[in-house]
Amino acid sequence: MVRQTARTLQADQRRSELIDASLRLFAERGFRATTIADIAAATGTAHGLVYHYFDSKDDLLAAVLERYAFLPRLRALLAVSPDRPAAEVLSEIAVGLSEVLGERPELLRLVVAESPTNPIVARALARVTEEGQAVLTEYLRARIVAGELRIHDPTVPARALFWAIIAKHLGPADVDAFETDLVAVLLDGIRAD
Amino acid sequence: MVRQTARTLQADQRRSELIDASLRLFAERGFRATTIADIAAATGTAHGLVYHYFDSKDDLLAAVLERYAFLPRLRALLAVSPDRPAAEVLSEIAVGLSEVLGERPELLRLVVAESPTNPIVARALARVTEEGQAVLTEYLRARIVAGELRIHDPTVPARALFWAIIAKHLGPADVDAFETDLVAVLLDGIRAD
DNA sequence: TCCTGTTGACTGACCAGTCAGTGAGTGGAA
DNA sequence: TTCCACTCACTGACTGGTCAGTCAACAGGA
Repeated sequence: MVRQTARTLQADQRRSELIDASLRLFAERGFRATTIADIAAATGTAHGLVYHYFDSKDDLLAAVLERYAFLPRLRALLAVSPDRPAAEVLSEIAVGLSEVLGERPELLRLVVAESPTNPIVARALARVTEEGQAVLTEYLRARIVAGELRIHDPTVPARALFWAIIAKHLGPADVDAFETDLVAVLLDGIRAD
Repeated sequence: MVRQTARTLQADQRRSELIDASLRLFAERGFRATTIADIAAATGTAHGLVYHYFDSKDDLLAAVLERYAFLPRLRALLAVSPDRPAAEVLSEIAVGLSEVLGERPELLRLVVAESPTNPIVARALARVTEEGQAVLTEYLRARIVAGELRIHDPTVPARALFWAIIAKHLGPADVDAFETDLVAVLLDGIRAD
């Protein structure tokens, strides 16, 4: 641990300010439409300073993604025992995923918008969706073996769960109790009797 | 109808070529990262010509959206009688929606990528998802009244159906029979017995 | 001859990234 | 504690390059 002085403290804070402002502006206007001058103005600094902290605009984007990565929180969320009942676990995962995404909807919007054209962002998004759906699929498979769930292709409800919740947070915030209703529909369907 | 001559025919075709090349490049590289010179090069013309057919780059984007609008096809797809059984209708809608989106995945990717930062695109996307989900929700409500479906919030399966299928076409093409499996899950759930 | 599709040089604005310079904070020497 | 050499966060003018949009001129069909 390097010794902290007033100067290093302020430097750390400045770095954070730049990352925060970048996330906000990138999500609002898009990566390419945001200029380094915009970011500097938003933090009340000269635009040359950005290059004191980051090598390039791309490097700044990478720092934003690293700082607010969804993946670690997603992993914690999905570390569930395959012995616990699906009714309980699916609700937990749906509500938890929704909370994680809801905390930083700007980041989700940025990632979805940039991923078709930016390989770095695309890989970050792919890691989240692929790992998330894979772990959830494995869990569902275990519950089929345990006899709680009928025999079916578990990738289907896994994809539906993930994307329905992602879609919820892409739009304007609304819809209460969506996650538990969604889990109920996936478990028991909508057909009468 | 204006009389067609060799010249007007060629002009119509040129306009189409420009729109097609724009869709491809916008989806590949993003709207802002695509230059008018790129589009001209892709059609083998001088970049000044683009401004003979379109007022601006934004106007060109609007023309792309108008040409390949999903909405009319979506409306045809959702014009179903509320008396027909859900098992049949949901499959039809799921498969049909997937076909419509699958015919032009570039457009879907373009629209999703640009909608957070471009109001014109955002409105186009919102019209599709909102109208689609609203009509589907209405239909499901009718089937609840008819006693085929149990009492539930029909916006939930409507959202899940729409976004699971949209998500399928955002990624690389794979997954067979996903639509019918998805409808089966939504109708009967995944719980055993 | 008129009209119109087409060309490509040109303009002005914008922008990522550079760099020489400034001044406040730091820490070691006396 | 005082002094001062040094570090480094910070500034803003500048550069090289890019790009949307303009326009005068051309060519060939109607």
